[in-house]
Amino acid sequence: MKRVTLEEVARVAGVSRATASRVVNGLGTVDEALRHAVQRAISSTGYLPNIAARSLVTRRADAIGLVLPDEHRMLGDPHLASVVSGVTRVVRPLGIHLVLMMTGPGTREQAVSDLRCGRLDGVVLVHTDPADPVPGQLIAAGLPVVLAGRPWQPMPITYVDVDQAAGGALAGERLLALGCRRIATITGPQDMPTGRDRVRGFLDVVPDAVVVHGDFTRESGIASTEELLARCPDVDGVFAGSDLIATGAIAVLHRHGRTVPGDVAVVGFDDSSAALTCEPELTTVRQPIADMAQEMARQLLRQIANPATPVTSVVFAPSLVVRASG
Amino acid sequence: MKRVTLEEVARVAGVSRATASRVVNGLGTVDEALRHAVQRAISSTGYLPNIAARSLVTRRADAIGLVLPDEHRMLGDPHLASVVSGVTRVVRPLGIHLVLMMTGPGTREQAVSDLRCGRLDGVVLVHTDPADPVPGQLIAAGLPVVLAGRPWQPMPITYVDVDQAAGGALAGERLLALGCRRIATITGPQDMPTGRDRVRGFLDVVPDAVVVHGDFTRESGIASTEELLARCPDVDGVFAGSDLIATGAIAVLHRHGRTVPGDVAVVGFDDSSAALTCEPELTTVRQPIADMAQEMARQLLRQIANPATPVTSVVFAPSLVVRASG
DNA sequence: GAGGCGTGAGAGAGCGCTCTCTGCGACAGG
DNA sequence: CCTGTCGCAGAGAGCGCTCTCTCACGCCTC
Repeated sequence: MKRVTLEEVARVAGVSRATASRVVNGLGTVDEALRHAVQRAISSTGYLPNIAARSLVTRRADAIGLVLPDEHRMLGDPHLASVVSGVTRVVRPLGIHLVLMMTGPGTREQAVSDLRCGRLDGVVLVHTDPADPVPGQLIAAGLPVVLAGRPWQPMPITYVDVDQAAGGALAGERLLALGCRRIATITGPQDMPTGRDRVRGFLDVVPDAVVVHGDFTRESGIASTEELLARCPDVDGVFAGSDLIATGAIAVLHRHGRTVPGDVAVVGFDDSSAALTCEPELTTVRQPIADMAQEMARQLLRQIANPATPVTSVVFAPSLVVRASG
Repeated sequence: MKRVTLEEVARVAGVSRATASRVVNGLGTVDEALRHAVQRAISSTGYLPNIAARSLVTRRADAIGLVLPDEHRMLGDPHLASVVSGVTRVVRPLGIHLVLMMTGPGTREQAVSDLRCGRLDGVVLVHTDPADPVPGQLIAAGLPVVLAGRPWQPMPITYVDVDQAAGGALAGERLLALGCRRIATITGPQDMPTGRDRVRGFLDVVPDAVVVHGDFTRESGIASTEELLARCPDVDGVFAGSDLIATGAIAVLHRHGRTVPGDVAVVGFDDSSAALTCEPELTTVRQPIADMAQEMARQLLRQIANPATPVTSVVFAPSLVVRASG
């Protein structure tokens, strides 16, 4: 198992290392006969270019990072897999590696180091909160970065998101179309843009809705629905800020003898796997996650290729998936 | 944004590059005063070692791959996240990168190239099937590799798995303990060791159980349960080969007017997120995925550190999580 | 005081690759 | 016939780092 170097390929082919390199990278002009000689030498020796050596001179790592928070509610997030798969689809054919970085508190800065020491060419950042210093550092250092989701505060950074407010509106319109008269919403956390925007869009359409604040979890859906039924027993339509909330809500509604969608229509958000395992299956707002992920990858590659690329934001339209629950 | 090299650190500290390198890597003996001078120089210049240059000479990439099949049923697999997070936990504190490789058909060999050209130090392989040439190639080349799950055919390769048969037995014992008289199982695919072993362990405990073959999906759970109810309407206990099967089974049981666990007790396998969003919540067999993932990482690191490490297999014990469904 | 030895720093040789620069031969234009 | 140009291959200078090898210096022993 000896290592084959370009030097050796050149020797076998009877050319110089420079010419062998030209053939490997397909640039420059090389005589057809020599090109073939080199190609034969490559396959006969089983040559593979040493990435470290190449990277040392090209100053490209041919690797990008995907930075995720290692939070429990993130684990098993069905979106995660779609993001990974979407980014992979763009990046892999180019021979670029995707480095997964699940960061606990404190280890997040690692991404910045990896970028600065040339180990990574750029990063996709998921779910940054206002306290996260990483985006700021990256911007300051002029390093390629794309955010998944609109930043919490306005900042000059490229991001890709879905129009959360439009999604909320979609849900509201659905409940109205179903003829619901007493409509409520259980929201996501109001300190997150995602949580806020969904309600905002929803309230634009159903201004007199009852609002109960929660977070995106199933537990929160359970607690908030108990509260909702106490405050407003005649509710006949619920917009849940997430599918998980919706599953919790439906469990509580059943426990209280309400049928879904008979007595109460329920619309979720995310079109996660929970939407399908739920009884009844969830009507929900879908985000085109895979498309968004591909767009993130493309935006990042653009920045890497040309660091002077202006900051952009791409916003995708959500869609309503009608199933049994509402 | 100029790059700081070790050369520059050495110049600022007034020492040679060699000494600066010793301080950075913490090896060799360096005078205390010089050590401090170098450390000051490092922080004042903001020095970060160039990984490519280091990797070129150390012949270590400080990166490992996690190879997953890019199949739809794999997307959103709740285990995936636990595997990633477990591996990350071991590997990250050592500064080792985790490269996610979702491979479509044909692109799987990429992992072998990445390993051979020094881009990756080792790989964790998930869900290889008998037709997969990669494990064989890796073994032949003597490259560090760990399999997640027992290989389909016996081969000299290190793997980490859970005792699937013991898990099946756990489920069988539970149904017996509940007093079920007419017990059935809906299996996973019988061409996968995972699918086979679970039934085998189950049948050791409940030899007269009715067996319906399916795969691990919810759809399969739905179809198989319809079949089961037709063949055996008095069934009062079901062991589902996966949680997804179980959710499908429960949906069908409800549709047919059976209560769970009143009329029919249901036990799943995996303790996935579906087990919690299900109504009623699923009694299920848990695999200690995060622990297993950590073990995989450790095994892999051992092989990387010492390629002569003998092939090992580590088998974890499953446990029963009792909830509402059975 | 000479020789042996241990400690710690510097010199410098690569690691394998890319890429510029040089050089050489062929051909066109003056 | 000489010069300019162009096409294409080779020489070689790094990229930034690690690590061996050499060497200087101070201490101990005889």
